[in-house]
Amino acid sequence: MSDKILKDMDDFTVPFMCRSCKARHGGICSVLSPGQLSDLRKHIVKTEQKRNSVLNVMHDEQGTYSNILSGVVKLSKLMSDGRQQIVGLQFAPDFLGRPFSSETDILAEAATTVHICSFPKNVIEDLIRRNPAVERCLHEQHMKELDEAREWMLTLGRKTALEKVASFVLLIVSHTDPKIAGNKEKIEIGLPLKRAEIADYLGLTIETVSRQITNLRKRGIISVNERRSIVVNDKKRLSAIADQCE
Amino acid sequence: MSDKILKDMDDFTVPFMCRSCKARHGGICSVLSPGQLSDLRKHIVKTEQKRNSVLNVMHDEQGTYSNILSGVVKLSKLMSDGRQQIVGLQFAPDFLGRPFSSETDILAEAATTVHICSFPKNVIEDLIRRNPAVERCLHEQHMKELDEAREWMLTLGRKTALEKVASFVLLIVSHTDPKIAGNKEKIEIGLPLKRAEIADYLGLTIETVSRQITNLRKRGIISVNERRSIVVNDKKRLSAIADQCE
DNA sequence: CGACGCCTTGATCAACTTCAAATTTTGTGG
DNA sequence: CCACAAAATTTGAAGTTGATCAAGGCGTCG
Repeated sequence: MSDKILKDMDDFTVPFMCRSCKARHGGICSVLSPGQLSDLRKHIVKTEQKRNSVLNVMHDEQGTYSNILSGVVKLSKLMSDGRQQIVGLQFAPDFLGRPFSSETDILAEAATTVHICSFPKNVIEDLIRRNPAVERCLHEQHMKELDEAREWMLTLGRKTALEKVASFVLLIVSHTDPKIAGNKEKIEIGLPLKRAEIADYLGLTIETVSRQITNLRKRGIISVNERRSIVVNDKKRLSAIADQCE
Repeated sequence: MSDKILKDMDDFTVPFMCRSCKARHGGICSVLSPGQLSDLRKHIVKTEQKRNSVLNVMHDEQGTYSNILSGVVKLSKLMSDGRQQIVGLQFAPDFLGRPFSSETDILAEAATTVHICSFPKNVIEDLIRRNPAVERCLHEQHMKELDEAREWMLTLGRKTALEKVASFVLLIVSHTDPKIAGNKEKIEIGLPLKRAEIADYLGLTIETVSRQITNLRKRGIISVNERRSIVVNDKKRLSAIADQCE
């Protein structure tokens, strides 16, 4: 896969700004020809979204679709009395939006600073009509999201508070760049969510999340540097707690 | 939509067995030309699956994909210690299987007697290659499943036992044929799952499910005929309990 | 410095689970 | 069709987990 980057680097028909872009790996841009990429390039707007900004994506009628270039986006659902559930986290190079489909009642917010690359809806929709591989790519992303949602249903429905927190830490580990994390037993990670958000992801309260993090710390399985940065000391034991699975 | 059935009924190029088939509405067969349908027809095998039979779908390498024609299929995930979570229910005309994608660790079982119409994998995959509308159709089904999974994450993570049971009953109501159910306040429904399965769908125990059903009954919101057949007396109140949503 | 946001910790409480047993339903063979 | 065994459901009592309520610590920013 870094093949493509290497190839792009020497290919002057690939727009400069796309050559080392994460969306060119696994994102929809990975299935485009250099020509299609050049066409698309004319319409893109790159922006930085601050933490907590709502990514209109899921709402406005004529707006844009986007690729996530960096940062973490949280998807959440709300009940009328204020109860909230985070139903998914998205990372680069995920695509935001649903071409041809009506939007759902899900709120998409930047959980961290997020960089996105946005395109007018009709441009993407035309592209999909002309290149079925784009639809295949989006379809695959959605199947992955479906698998993740169902995995999380198991976590929400059947795991204990400790197992939930362990599962969350492992989820973040799995999205930490392996070039940084390696296959080491000891891995330092930054938590993209604050305690209240972790609670909303795990179906717990802030207090319970805090207690279970303390619990993992006292067992020596993790260490807490700053509150948003932890070190996994023993990934095996963490996995054993999280995945009584399969 | 019953337009299509009416049209099919007079169209002698549409295979007889397909003319009033549920898969011809919203299922993948709805996007096929009569010619494609005739081609496909040569390869199909219709079978009846008994309750609890595992629909190989999610496992075997060279097997088949299928349309659900009737009945309810449950998708579940298992932990090594036996804890279980049902992560989805599927109804006609849902498609079972994931063309081109590796299968997941999800178990698909007949929750009731299920009738399916199966095709060799390569036949479907060829069809998809020739007709992009089929992929679009599957993609839409998967997005619907994703929405349902996320809706259920809210139920699992944030609702009380009573709200969960109310949500489940409403889910079944929503899949009850409106020709039978109508828009009446009073609706009789058959529960496709036994208590233990409802519990595994809601992340509860059998006992809690039973108690909350009793609770709803004592409030007069539902009546229980036989254990697997209940009458919703007051859909509005039931919805009020279930959906503090949105 | 003081206020605020965020996190942690402790004490109490409620919801749901677990354990136990009674009751009803279903399936099977005579 | 009945008798009986097995399975499913309901109900009750006690126990646990995680929620709620309350207070305090830590770090940041004006």
